[in-house]
Amino acid sequence: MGRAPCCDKTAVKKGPWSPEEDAVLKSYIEKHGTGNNWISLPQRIGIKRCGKSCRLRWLNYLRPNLKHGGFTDEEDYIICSLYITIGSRWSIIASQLPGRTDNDIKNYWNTRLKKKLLSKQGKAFHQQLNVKLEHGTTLSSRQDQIPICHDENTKANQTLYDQVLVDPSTTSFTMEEQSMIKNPILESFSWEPNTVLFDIDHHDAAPSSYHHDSSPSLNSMSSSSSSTGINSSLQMSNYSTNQSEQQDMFFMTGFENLQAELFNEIANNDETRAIGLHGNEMLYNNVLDHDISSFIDNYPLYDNE
DNA sequence: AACCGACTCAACCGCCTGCCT
DNA sequence: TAGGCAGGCGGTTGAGTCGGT
Repeated sequence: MGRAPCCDKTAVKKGPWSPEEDAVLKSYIEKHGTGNNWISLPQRIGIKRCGKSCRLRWLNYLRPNLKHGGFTDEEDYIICSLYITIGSRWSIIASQLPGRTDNDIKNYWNTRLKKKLLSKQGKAFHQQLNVKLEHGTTLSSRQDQIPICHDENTKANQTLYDQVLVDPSTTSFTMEEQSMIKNPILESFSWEPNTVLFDIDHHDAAPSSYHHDSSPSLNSMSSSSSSTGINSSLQMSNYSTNQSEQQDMFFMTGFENLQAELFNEIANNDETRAIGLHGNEMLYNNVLDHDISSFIDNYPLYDNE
């Protein structure tokens, strides 16, 4: 049995808002505020809408100083960079883009930005698959190999950034495949190796991507913020002051997020299936998961203490 | 001009979290 | 401390629009 609905679904209007409804809601909130109770607000103002629907309409469309469409290159960069760092935390990403809503950013990412990036990566990946076919190998032929470089001497001299490109003899991805995933990230987002991204206030010592139950939040960009709410060379704070570790986290989380998306796309692509993956997307995704989880297990960057 | 598939984005759904009693 | 409730959030849907044939 599910939870009780927040309102009587049969008694409320659904679908697009009329200009009259917009006017009533906007006028009331501008004069009286929400009264800290969205659920009762529709009754107070006399419209047949669910309170949640009112809240969404206000936040995503009616409230002042909202921008719609026309994302700038700088906003693209911020969205992509934040997505790589923290994933689909749209409300946090939106908090760094004044005038943008989480819904807008989510739509923009899902319909445009992601495609732009994935098409870039996909092209490179297809090229590589063709090369592999010419040489008589396929990706799936290496499915049982254990990833991760185990050479302790090598490991000691590498940052995680380098380790993301691990020894092909011990990983299920070739160096070229790994580069093709990582490099477009750098090209697409104008990443400069010495640039440190984002002011993230972590409640614990570890990046959230390694411990999914933690809940980092972005600072409000107070002292170091530019007018857009984000600085081009922001400092990562609290859990680490070591720049190579910061880069490590950036690449590991970005690598994880985008690898997962890329390979899902590729695994579901008929053309790719036809030339090498034999429709075995589950197998391929399992290899990917194994790569990443083994990698994280073998190279913990931060102590939980 | 009509059809159709792709794309966009506003809106909804349902789960999770935190506050209040 | 537990339960109920509202707010907040991310994922998903579907109507409207656009562009190609």
